[in-house]
Amino acid sequence: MTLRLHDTAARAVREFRPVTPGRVSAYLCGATVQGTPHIGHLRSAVSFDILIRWLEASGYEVTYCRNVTDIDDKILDAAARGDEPWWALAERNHRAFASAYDALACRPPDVEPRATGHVPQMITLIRRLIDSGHAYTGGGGDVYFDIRSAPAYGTLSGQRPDDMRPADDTGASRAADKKDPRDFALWKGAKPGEPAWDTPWGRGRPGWHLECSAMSTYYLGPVFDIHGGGIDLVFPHHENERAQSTSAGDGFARYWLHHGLVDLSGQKMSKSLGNTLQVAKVLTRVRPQELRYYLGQAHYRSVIEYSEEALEEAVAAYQRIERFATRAQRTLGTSPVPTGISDIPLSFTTAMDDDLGVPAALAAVHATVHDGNHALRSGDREGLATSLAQVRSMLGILGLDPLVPQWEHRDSDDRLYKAVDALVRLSLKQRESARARGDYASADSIRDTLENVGVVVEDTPEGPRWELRR
RNA sequence: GGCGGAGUGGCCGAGUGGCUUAGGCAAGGGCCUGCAAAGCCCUGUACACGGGUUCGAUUCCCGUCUCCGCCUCCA
Repeated sequence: MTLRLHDTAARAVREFRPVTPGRVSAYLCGATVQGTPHIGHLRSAVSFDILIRWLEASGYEVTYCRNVTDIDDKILDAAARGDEPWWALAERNHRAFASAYDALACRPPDVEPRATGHVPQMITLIRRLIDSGHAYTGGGGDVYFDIRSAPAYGTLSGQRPDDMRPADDTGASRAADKKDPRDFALWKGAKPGEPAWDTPWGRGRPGWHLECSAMSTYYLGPVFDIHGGGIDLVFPHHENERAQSTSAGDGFARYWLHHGLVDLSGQKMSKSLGNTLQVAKVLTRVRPQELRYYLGQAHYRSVIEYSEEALEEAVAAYQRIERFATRAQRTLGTSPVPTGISDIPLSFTTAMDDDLGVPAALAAVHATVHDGNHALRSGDREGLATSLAQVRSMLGILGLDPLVPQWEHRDSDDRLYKAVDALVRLSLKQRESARARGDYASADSIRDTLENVGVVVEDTPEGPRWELRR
């Protein structure tokens, strides 16, 4: 059984065969750090994180590169509006992205290159394109890519250049020196007051598409395995990247993976539409692992129409799994070490190998939780240990193992928690006495009092337990 | 105008030419519990609409409607 992935260029699911057996090189278009992250950005990171984790679990050695676009028009605009240096704004937002990625346990990329740190590589690439007749200099220090020099232009996105809607010439002065209105800028000549780097063609700054070509091939080589991003990047961004790199003679990406977007009120979430839901805001209501479950549960290529109700359902579903894991661990007195891919249910691996079928994989998780609950009920410790190990292994691949330190209750070892724990235990002791003498009115009153302050009491064969209501 | 994707039971969300009524959430009944909670058992028979192909279509084909993405910065 082998991994199959949907390749946008082929418009089909293809068997995955890396360039180098046993190794995978993957590039994901990361954020343009013009603002703070919304949950759509995190879907991108989570989708790709699941891919990376699955590749690693399958035995591949993965080199994962995710870029940061830290210079572009929007960043300059935002910085100007806020009267802040562009680089300070970019840095601040980059940190917000990094902490959001970390919060959702996304495996850090092996390298996270920034556009501003790779100007020499970009200059080299532009040089190759000019020398080979694929690029030309315009006025004002701009360098353009000549799309008519690339016969395959449009084949990634399925666009025929001649069918494209005529460009509205909003940036008339710049477009004027293009050979073809569909040509795009590799390099943008600096306007007064803008940051600029020296090049043989004058001072200027990188074009967006060029960055990714230069950085991906610099770190992953002229041919690499997987290039990913949101479906909205297929055209023009990825089409342009591909045109640049292949025209320069690089083989470039062999599989193009694109994930679906997160919609809010019927439209894709985006800063320009003003309908974003900030990660920071969502994380005040649900825990990061719950948000991760929500964003990861649907197939990566489907659209997620955000709703409070759907988010709540994801929370409930995740907590069901989580309750099993914590209960099982408690009963066993130890937590079995996740066993890895070797004894994961076949239905899970089959699902994941089929273009990352997380929904079906989660069905396998739930089935195992179900088995585990039966084992718990019947006192089958061996079966319980097996189920728990399997659940943890599967969820580990999805980045959702509830027993991993990443998700541990932050206050579980602080003094306040210990004090509350002691007080609640005292109350529960009184409640047990009341129950023992048949005074259920008093017992229930104690439970109600605790519940009113958010402490949920649950009687188990091992005695009463409490936890904070979420 | 061109390209691509989607419309599944109360909700989310998979999938398939004829037994998967995937899975989860919610709901109802039951078991368990002093009562709860958790867990377990059971129940609900859906595939936008209209044609067609077929012994048989939610799954294939054609048409219609609706929605989303891209053709401009965007995960």
